[in-house]
Amino acid sequence: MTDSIAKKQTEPRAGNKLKISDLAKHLGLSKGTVSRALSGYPDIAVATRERVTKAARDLGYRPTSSAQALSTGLARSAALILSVSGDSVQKAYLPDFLDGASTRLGKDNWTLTVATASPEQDDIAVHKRLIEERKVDGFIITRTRRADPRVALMKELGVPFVMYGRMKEMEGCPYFDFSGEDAMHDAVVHLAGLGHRRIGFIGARDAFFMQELRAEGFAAGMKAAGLGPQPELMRTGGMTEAAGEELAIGLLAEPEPPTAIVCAMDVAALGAYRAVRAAELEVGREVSIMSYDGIGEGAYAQPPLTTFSVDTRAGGYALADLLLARIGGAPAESLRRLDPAKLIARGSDRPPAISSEDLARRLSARR
Amino acid sequence: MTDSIAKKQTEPRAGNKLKISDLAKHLGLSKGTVSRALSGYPDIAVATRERVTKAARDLGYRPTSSAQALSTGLARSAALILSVSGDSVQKAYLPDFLDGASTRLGKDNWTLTVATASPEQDDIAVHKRLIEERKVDGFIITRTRRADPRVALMKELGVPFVMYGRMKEMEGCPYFDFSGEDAMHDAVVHLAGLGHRRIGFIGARDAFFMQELRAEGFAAGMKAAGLGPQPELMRTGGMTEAAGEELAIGLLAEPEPPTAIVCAMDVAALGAYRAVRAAELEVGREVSIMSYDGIGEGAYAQPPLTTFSVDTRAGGYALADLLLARIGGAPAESLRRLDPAKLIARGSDRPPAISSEDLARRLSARR
DNA sequence: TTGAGTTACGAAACCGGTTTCGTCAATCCC
DNA sequence: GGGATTGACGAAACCGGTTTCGTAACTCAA
Repeated sequence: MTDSIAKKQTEPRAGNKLKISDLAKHLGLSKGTVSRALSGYPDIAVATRERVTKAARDLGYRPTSSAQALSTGLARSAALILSVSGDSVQKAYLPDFLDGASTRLGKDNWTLTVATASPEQDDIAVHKRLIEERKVDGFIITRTRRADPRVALMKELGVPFVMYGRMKEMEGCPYFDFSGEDAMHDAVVHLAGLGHRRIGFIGARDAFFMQELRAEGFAAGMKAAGLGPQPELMRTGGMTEAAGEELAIGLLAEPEPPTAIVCAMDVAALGAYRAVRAAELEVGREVSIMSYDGIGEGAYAQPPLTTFSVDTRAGGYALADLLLARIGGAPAESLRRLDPAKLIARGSDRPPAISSEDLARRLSARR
Repeated sequence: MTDSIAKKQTEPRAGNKLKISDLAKHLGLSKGTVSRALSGYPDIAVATRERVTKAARDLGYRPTSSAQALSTGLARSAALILSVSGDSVQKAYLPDFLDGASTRLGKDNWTLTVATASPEQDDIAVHKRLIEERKVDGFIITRTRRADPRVALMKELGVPFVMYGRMKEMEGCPYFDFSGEDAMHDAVVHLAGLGHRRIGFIGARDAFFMQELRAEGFAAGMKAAGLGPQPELMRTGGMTEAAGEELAIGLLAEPEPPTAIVCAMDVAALGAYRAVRAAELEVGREVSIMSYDGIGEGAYAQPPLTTFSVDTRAGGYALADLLLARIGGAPAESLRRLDPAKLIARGSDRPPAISSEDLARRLSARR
C-alpha cells in the first residue's frame, strides 16, 4: 500500500543469526564447501579447512539444530520419560541420574529431552509421539519391568534404547546396572566372617526382577559362607520404611532370630532400625544391619548405616554413554555393563554381642 | 558395479515414516493445501479440512519436529539448565518440579530440554549454545541469584524466560514464586496467638534474596502480633541440618530464650529438633517449632513438624505455563504469580508449657 | 453476458543445513 | 606433449515441513 519497505518482517526473535551461507559468503566459498570443511571431509584442502574452522570459531558460528536434524536425521537428543507414579524411590535417584546422563550427553553437545507420562497420556503414547516426531534419537528406559511394553515398542520400531537395570529376556537389550546380587552376596559373607550364624534378609517386592537377583545373591552368599539356607529368615516386600519395620519385627519374632539382617534397600533398613530399637536392642550390637542403595539418611542414622552405595550419577553417565554408542551403530550385545556397588563401611555391622538363642530369650522376656 | 538395486540405502532408522507429501498424494491434494488444512487456515474448504484431518488421524500422521522447527522457528521445547552444584536442596525439589513442568509442556506437545552446566562448561556457555543452536524456545531459570548473569543474557538476546523465585530488580522478568514472607508472617502470628512471647528465627543464608523476604515477613509478623522486634533472636545461615542445630543451640543459650522458633527451611528445623532434644526439652512443649518447605522427613519427625508446604510440582507446572504464554507473546509484566505456601498443621506447634524465664532457668541448671 | 469479486487450491519459494555429482585445473605417467 | 588421474571446489538436489502468491473456477450483480 504505502511503499515497499515491508521487507524486514521475517524476524522471528533474535535478529542476526549467523547462518552457513553468511559464513560462506564471508569466506568466498560455497556453502557446501563450508559444510564439508566443518564436517572434516577429505576432499577439502587442509588450508581451506583451517581457514573455515577459524572463521567459524571467530564469528561464533553454530549450525541450527533443526536444520541439521532435518538433513542428517539426528536430533542430537536422548529421551527420558518420567512416569508420574509419585514413587518416592524414583524421586530420590532422579536428580543425580539426570545430572550424570545430561553431563555425558553435553560432552557431545547433545541434550536430554524429558517428558512425563501421565495417566491421561499413557507411557506408550508419549514414547510414540517422540519417535514419530523424530524429536529424539534414542531412549533411556528406567525402572524396567518384567515384560516391558516400552522395550517391545523400541524393538518393533527399531529405535535405539538402553535400559537401567536388567530383565528376564534381554536379547538385543543394551543395559547398565549395578550388581545388587554381588552386594547381597558380599554382605552375607562379611557378616558371617564377623561371626553371625543366623542372618535375615529383607527384600524388595517380588514383582521386581532386581529383587530376584538380590535374593539369589543373598542365597549364594549363605552358601559361600558355609551357612545352610534359612528360608524362614527371608522376607520380601520391604520397599518403604514402614514395611521394613514390619518385616524386621517378624524376623525378630522367629524362634531362632537373626543376629544380623541384610536389607535390599536402605529405606527398609531404616525401618528395621526402628524395630530393633523398639525391642530395646542396639543396632550393631545385638543386631547388625547391612543394606543397599546409599541414600543420604543412612549416614545420619544411629549408628550410621553400613551399606552398598550405588553411584547413581555414574549410572546416568554410563547409560548416556551406552546410548550414544548404540546410536553410533555399536551392536546391542556389546553394550552391557554391570558395575559393583561400593561398600560404605559405617557402624551398623559388628560381631554379634549375643547369640541367637540369648537374643530369643531376651526378646521373649520382654513380651 | 553389480546392478542398479543400490537404491534403498537412504534408510536412516525406521523405514516408512509418513510425510506430508505422502498424505497429500493419498488425498489427491498438494502438500501446501494439506499443511494449511491441518493448521486451520481459513482459505481451505470446510469439507477439505475435515477430510484432511480425518486422514491424518487415521494414518497416524505427525509432522517431523525438526522440519517444523526449521520453517516455523519454534522447536517446541523449553530449557532447564541444571547446575551441578551437588546442592542437596536443589536435589530434593527437582523431581516434582520436573514432573510439573514437563506435564504442562506435554499438554501442548512440547518437551523439556535438560542440560547441565559443569565446571568446565560454564553456565552461560551452555545457555548460549542452546540459544545459538535454536534448540529451545525459552528458559526456565531456577535458583535465581541477586544479579543473575543468565537473566542478563536472556534480556540481551531477547530470549523468552521465566524465573522460579524473585530478584531485587525484576523489570521485564516474569516469575513464579511461593510467598515465603507471608508464611513467616503467619507462623509468627499463629505462635503469638498460642501464647508465645519470645519467638526465634532461623533464616537461610543472607546471600539469597528469598532470605531477605522471609526475614521481612517474620519481622512483619512480630509487629502484627504486637511483639516488638527481637533482633537478638534472629539468626541466619541455616540451610543444613547441622547449621540449624548450631543456630538453635545459640538461640537457647540466650538470656531470654525463645519458647518458639520459626525456621525458613525444614532442614534447619530438623536440626533445631536435635538441639532441643539435646537440651532435654520436648519439641512442641517447652519449645514449639514451625517451618517452611514441606520436605518428606518432616512428617516422620517426632513430633511431626508443622510447616508451610510448597507444592513444587505446581510450581513447575505454573512456570511452564507462564513460559508458554511468554513465548506466545504475552507481556512480561502480566506473567507474575505469587502463590501461598500451604500450612500443614502437625504436632510441633503448641502453647508454651513454660515461660521464657523458666526455660532459661532449666537450661542454665543443666550447664 | 460480462466483468468484478470470491473461493479453494496448486505451484513454488523458503527455512538452514548436508551430500551427491559434476567439472575445471593441476598433476602424473609414458 | 597428450591422455588419464587426482585434487578441490561449485552447483544443485534434498531433508519435510510452512507460507506466500498466483490463478482457475465459481458466484454474483448489473
